[in-house]
Amino acid sequence: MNNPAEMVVPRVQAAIAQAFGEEFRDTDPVVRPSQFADIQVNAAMALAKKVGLPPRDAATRIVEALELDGMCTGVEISGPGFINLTFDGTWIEELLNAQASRPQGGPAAHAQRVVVDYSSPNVAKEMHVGHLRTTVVGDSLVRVLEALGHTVIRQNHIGDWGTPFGMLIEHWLEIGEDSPEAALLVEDPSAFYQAARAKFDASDSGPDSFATRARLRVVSLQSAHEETLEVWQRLVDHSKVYFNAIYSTLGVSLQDDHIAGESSYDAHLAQLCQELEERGLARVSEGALCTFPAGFTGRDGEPLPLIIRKSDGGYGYATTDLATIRYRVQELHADRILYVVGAPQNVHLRMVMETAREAGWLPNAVEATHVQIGNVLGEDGKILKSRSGTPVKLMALLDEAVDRARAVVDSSRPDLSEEVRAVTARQVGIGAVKYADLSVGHDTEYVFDFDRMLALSGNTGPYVQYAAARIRSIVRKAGEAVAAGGAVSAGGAAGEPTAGAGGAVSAGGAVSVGGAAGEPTAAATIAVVEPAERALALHLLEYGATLRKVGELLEPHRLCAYLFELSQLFTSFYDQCPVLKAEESVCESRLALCALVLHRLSEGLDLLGIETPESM
RNA sequence: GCCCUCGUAGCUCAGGGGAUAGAGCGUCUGCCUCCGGAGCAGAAGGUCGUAGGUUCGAAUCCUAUCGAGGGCACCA
Repeated sequence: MNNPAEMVVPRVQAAIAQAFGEEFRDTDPVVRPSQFADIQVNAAMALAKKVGLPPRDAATRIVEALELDGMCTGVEISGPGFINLTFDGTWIEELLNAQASRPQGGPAAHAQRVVVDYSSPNVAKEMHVGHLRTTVVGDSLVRVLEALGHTVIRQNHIGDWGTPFGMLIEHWLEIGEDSPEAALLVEDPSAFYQAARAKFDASDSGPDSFATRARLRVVSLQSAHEETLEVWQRLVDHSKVYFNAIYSTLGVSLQDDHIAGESSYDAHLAQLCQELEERGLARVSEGALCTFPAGFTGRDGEPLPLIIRKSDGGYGYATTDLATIRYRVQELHADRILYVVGAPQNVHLRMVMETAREAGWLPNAVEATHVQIGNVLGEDGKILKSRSGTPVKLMALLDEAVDRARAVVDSSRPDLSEEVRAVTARQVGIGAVKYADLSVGHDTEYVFDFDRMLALSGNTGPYVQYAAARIRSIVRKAGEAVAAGGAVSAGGAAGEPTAGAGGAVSAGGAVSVGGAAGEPTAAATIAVVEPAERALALHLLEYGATLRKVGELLEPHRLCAYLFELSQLFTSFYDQCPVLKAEESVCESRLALCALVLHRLSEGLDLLGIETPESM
């Protein structure tokens, strides 16, 4: 813990206790960021009434009792009773250098087992931009939680079961598994689905008709007919090729063994329903078996049913979702379960969770949260659906992002090789798309907009990547100076963190920068002198607290905001403070500061699932 | 009808009890003999949907109201 604000808190609490009595020790000291100082303490106003003093006098009493030995140089009371604190520069330097010498950032008090359900595409359906968001947000949350020291279990709840599979399987068999039409399953899954659908809709209901065969196939599938299961499995496996192509392009950490699709719960559904019914939690209503979880009412103020077994005996997603909770608690031993799922499913999921609570499958000690992903809307302001909405193919979107980035790279960096430009364009293009989804609140709705997603300036991925690339350039040059026999003792690209390493950052972080020859050199001490250096230092010290907040509130956009600000502060510093051209000791200090910023940018981007280009 | 989100600068969005509400885009003005201009410095632009209430203090909490989107019985 080297966050200045957090370190001040107990001091203020102690001062309050000393000034007004022990009974006030637990009072919130209301330590906040300030535009007038480094930090402000607002406790005096709230305490004034309780202790019978004017706010300013209360503030004076707190200040008199305040022991800040070495932490602050300035303590002043202003306005109605704000206590403004200015941190001591030497103290900031010490904290920063302590962080620099072990830049891993300080994770996790109590580690949890966190199950994160995200992405969840459907077999034989195009992933749409809504899936892009849950995939990208979920993957970032997973990375952040891991970096905080939690054990994360990824669950990709793919839609691989249900009545459509009768028609899909029949279609697949009819066209031949190796046919061009079957290849659509990978290249254009929705086209495959629609072809099967069209065939189904056009079919008569004769005994040998497609529709009839499809229906029989459903029965065969659900009764676990061996041959049908084999075909079904091949179809699902084929579809995974499409998912994996998207994940791979996107740089998402989901793998095949994270898949726990709807089908994997099928065998437990009957027993689950039976149990709920026997325990009086479910009853038949209008032919369907339903639970009526507390707190939900429908159109006429009547209890809202959660259908767990349809009147035809089939099971819907409510039943499957109940099964996931039970499995995740009982088998996966989750302390916390996150459903990174579209916002429209909020009521459904809350009903499922409430039912699970009533059934005792979800103990109070286990937190279940729906991380609501805001709708992506079409230009008409209506929800963008894969069925009726604009058919935006995800892969085409990603390709376009890379193409646009490529055009910029080509024009601005003709000096780079073809290969490097291709890699950079991919990193920048994909990074732009992901950052666009991550930088706004995950529950915010927005209208789908190419330009917004692919923007390269402003609060965007490329801006942050650019800041990092510039630092790498400096570090490279410093390394060259060493190689050329120069006096610069810090620098060199050897110790740089590599993006995409996933999770915790490797120990060989950027700060212990080695010389160009690779021999480890002691990192220089960072001196915090100029205002731009000070601003950068203070922001760097906020990193750990920011990360913890992201993990707690499940809001990756806070990490984006942090990195954007860090990039801004860096470019400002870069503009005002020469690094390589500075006098030797200053140069070493600033190089070390640069290295620390690079480490944070790179690590932060990695936690967003975004790569850091070598140059751009 | 009930429930969930959400109304903040021209646009896209942050901020979720503390002083003069912040960014980015766009607009306007400067800055490449200087480590990378995908950049930097600055300007203009907002009675935080409306009305009450709680509070020393409200964009933030509560109530009402207007407006937008979503959900509400067998598709997931």
